[in-house]
Amino acid sequence: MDAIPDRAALPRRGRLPRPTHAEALATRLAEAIVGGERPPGTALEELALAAEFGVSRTPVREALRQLAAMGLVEHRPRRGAVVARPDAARLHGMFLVMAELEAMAATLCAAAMPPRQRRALDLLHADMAEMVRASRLADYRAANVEFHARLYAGSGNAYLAEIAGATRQRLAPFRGAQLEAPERLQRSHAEHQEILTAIARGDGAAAAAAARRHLRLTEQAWEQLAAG
Amino acid sequence: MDAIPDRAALPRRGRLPRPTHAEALATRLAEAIVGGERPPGTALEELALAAEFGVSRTPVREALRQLAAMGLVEHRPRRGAVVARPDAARLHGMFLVMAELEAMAATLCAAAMPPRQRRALDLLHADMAEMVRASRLADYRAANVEFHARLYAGSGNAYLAEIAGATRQRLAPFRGAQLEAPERLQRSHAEHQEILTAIARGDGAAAAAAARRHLRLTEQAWEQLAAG
DNA sequence: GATGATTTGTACGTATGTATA
DNA sequence: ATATACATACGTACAAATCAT
Repeated sequence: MDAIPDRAALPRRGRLPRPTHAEALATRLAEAIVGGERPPGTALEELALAAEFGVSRTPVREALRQLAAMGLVEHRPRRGAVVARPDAARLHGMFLVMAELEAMAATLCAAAMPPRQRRALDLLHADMAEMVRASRLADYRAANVEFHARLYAGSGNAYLAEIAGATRQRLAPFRGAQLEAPERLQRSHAEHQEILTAIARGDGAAAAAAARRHLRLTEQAWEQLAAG
Repeated sequence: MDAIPDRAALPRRGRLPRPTHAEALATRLAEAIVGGERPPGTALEELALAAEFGVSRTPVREALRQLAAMGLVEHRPRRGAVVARPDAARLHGMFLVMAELEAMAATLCAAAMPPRQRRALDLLHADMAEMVRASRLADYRAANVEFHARLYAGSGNAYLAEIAGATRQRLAPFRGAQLEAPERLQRSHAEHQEILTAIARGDGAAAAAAARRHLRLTEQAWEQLAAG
């Protein structure tokens, strides 16, 4: 019962409702899956998870169902849950959809991104240049998530931001090592630059094209890494 | 050909897993929400649902969590679940995303829809003409779901089909009466025709444009109905 | 293919948090 | 504001299905 740190002990400012065990678990498991700690195909056994997190099976089951609905986990009735492992065709389809969603976000950003958000994005991009120079891979990876999240948010379309983020999350277990490919860090940053430049010009079509190119190259980098 | 025996009576051959109570409930509740039987804002109380469906609260809770992850339901910790009620801005965003997803599917269909599937879609479209003529609204509504599902499937991108279908489902409670607007049935069918014609020509850009137009007009019809 | 062990599915009791008078 | 009623969250017990032998 105390394996999950009790947030009630912290000064609860505002009206943030304390998450339930099920929600905390869903979050932690999602992070573990996205972070590659529980790779695709890993079995998620209720009793083992319950013991690991110091809770009963009930919240574990609810967390697993939530993750299954999110697509991070596959749940076969009476046969348990495993970390989702989409086949190559499905992965490719996910990359294509991701590219379209980012293209849409980039288009909307070019048309009407709030100046404040645009400046914040530019600033983040500048910080990332420094990370590239210093080869701070872990930092870049984290900043990259932020970069794309802000791009989605800049579209002004909350639903787009939500499903683009969800799709990105579902791809994360497979994109994990992609930035380790040689020169990939620099190229990723240059691709971001192209997107931002097009947005700054207000050129929606160019921004969309740059976003699609970025995703295509990301997928290629991953494929080459997976193949080699 | 023999009559197809009732699936429930068949010995469980192959692996058609019998759905659990939680899954059956999630499906039935989703249908009730999508069908407008439980309109947005309706409270979903565990005990009441358990009594209504003759099960305990456990599967009800799991179904609600699944629906919450799917976005059909909003779940506030310790405060229960209600049928999701997105505000106007979010709804508009959902329509825009839906339009892009359909445009993407239409583009892919124009490029490489399997002939067999294309013929089936054309046939369905012809059937729908008959429904329009006879003003068979309920039939058209059902066929319309099928029409769009086949369009997504024709893209050859299973992930696209999945999230497009999910988005359509989430919009359904708000699109419910839209086909009742005067002349809407004929126009809807004509818009479908434009999409199919472009696909038949292999003109992806035109198919995408037609799909976007269709969604835009759908949203407008709904807005006018909601306003009036 | 049968049998025991393991694991999932369901029911229910109780504690705790939320809403309301 | 305090108390009361009520709904949710979680643990536990049992039933049923799957799997390993």
